[in-house]
Amino acid sequence: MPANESDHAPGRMEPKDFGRYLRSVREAFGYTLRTVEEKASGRVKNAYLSQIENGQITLPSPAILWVLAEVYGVDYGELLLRAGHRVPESSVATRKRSLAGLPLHALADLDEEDRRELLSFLGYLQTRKKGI
Amino acid sequence: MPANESDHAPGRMEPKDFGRYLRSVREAFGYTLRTVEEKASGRVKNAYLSQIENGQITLPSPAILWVLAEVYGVDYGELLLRAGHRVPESSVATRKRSLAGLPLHALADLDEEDRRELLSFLGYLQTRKKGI
DNA sequence: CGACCGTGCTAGGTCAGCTTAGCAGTGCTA
DNA sequence: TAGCACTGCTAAGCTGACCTAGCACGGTCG
Repeated sequence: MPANESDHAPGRMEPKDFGRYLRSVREAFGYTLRTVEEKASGRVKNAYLSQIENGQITLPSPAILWVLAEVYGVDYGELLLRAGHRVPESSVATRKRSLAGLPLHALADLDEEDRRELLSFLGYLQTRKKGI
Repeated sequence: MPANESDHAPGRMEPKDFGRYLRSVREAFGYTLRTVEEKASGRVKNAYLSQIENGQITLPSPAILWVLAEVYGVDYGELLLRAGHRVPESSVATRKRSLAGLPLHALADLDEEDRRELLSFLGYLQTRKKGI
């Protein structure tokens, strides 16, 4: 059951900020819009991702965020939160101890340059997140 | 990040079953459709709740489920799961230890008759849930 | 230059969640 | 019986997520 105010999307971003965030992630990986579409096996269209990144979509569905979390290797609950969805309380508590949902496992699959970019983006993340 | 198959909405019901489930909860509390609408301060319309309960809505949004969780005093993540939404992994793990998301705290606010109805519904829940 | 690509992006349409308005049935009271 | 109140429900429309198709721009290579 909804318990207290801390359940209320504490890490929520405005659609524009969430779009910028997503764009940063994508560029950190050096992916193009169509690359993402391809890696997602078409479950996310490049045109739609463009709209999200430009803040034209106020609240993308959990289904879409799930796919993006998979492609980028970031925490799904983290994405839900940042996009503005309500997230189960227990999940929030757990995520607080999880390095802000950074794409840890994905680090292993990157070459050196990508890794550097990713780490610099890590800094961006850390300054951005406030209440998470 | 999406980890494994166990993340994939393990407790998902078909829309019809989810509707039956929601109707059972509502009737256990002795609420009418309009009662729920009122208790939700209009955030859920009685007509729409009717559609959900009759399985005409394939996937109600997290926002709506949040309100229903609040009104019925059931676990929000549990509702997400049963409705068919993806739920963050950590949340799933936690909920497994939570008595299937029963409205525990709400029990205190009920009179004796309501409590009996609720408990009989508890039995219904236990037989229904399979993999949660 | 000119023909290709690959990039991000937008216009337009489809679809489903959600709302508004209102109907049919039931029961109660005068 | 008439009339009112309350129940669940449905028809029709709105809105926004999401898709398809295709445009505009910036390389690159002949």
